[in-house]
Amino acid sequence: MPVTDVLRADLREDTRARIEQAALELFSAAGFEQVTIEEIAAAAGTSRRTFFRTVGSKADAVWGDFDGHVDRLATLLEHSGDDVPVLTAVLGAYVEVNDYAPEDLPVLRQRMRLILTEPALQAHSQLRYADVDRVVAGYVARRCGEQPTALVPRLVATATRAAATTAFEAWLSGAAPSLADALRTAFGQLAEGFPGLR
Amino acid sequence: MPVTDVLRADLREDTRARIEQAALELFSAAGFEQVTIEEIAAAAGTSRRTFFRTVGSKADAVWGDFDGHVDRLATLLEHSGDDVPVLTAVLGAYVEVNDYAPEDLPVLRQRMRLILTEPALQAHSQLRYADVDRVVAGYVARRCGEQPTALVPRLVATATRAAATTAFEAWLSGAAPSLADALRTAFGQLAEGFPGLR
DNA sequence: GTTGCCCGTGGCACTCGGTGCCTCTAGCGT
DNA sequence: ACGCTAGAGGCACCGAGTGCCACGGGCAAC
Repeated sequence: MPVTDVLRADLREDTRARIEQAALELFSAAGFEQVTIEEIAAAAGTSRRTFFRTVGSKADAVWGDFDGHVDRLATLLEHSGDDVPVLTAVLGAYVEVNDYAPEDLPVLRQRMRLILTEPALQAHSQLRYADVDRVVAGYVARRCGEQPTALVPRLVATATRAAATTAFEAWLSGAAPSLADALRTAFGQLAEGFPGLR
Repeated sequence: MPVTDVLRADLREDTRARIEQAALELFSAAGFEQVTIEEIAAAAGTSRRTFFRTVGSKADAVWGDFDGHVDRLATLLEHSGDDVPVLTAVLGAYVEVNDYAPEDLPVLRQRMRLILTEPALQAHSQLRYADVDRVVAGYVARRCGEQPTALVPRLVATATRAAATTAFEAWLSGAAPSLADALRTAFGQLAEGFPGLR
């Protein structure tokens, strides 16, 4: 790979970053539905056509590099020891993959606030979470010696992801001191089978 | 209310039924994205404009009267005794609200197959399920003496709904003999905190 | 019966998200 | 100077969804 390819890739990432930043600000200020692609492109100093080419869709402008996120989750699960309980491993992977640097937290808050409150983004999130679920279900299946499509692996995947989402909501609303803390609380409740409610 | 209102309401329900039936068949045959509103309207013997007026959106054509579904779930939870455990009550409500007559099962299968496999419908489902979650979270909060926005009520709502969705998948794939059976299995796993995985 | 009202319906025009196709241009190696 | 490549812009098009207006049939009051 010649040097030029790297430079050009950097250029594309630059425009991507500009677009995502502009989109995040405009969405937060005026609401997701109220902002048009044309306005985002103008704010990012580019064109409508380039917007779609670099970020794919309006919703994707909010998610950033979520595929990399999922890949990291998969790697973490792969490299977790078989001696640690399954639920603990999943919790650990969720905590570590969401261990953001303090300076990144404001942007994360902005992003998650949009995803959790804007209906269109809430709907789109299901598609992204499905990728996460597949990864987790695959891991649970491997640990249990079952098929990834069997009930328990799927259930663990969706239930833990539900716990993670709830933890995000709690963190966002200020009810939890930290994201890791909220995740541990939610997973704890889940793993105990909701004592007192049975 | 004069008799005419009832008759006219019936007329509107007739066109709604025609549209939903045509949409379900076309979607199942050719795929959700491949079918245009115009084609559905033509198959239902009506117009594009009437389609949007009666069913609201393309995705809503698949969901039928889901609001009534949610209302029934709320009523069932309201009338469940306080002596029965919370999770048991939620399971019971889910089982009862999904207790379809045998002749309705084929249509239900068709509907759920679309919702669980078509990406656009999968995304839209999140919005519908959010209504369910609000109802369940409200019930759990009342039983626990907590706020509906607190972590545990929200977590129970999303986790039980995840269990219900997984149960639907299992039923649809033929892995479970009946929907009620799949629901009981999934809720059982959830309430036990996934023994063997901790 | 005629008039006026209500309401389901259809048509039309418009916005906006998303895509395919073509072109331009800047940077590169030969 | 030449061609190649890839990011970028422009343009036309499709389809979902909406606002507005017009038509028509049933119904009630006069």
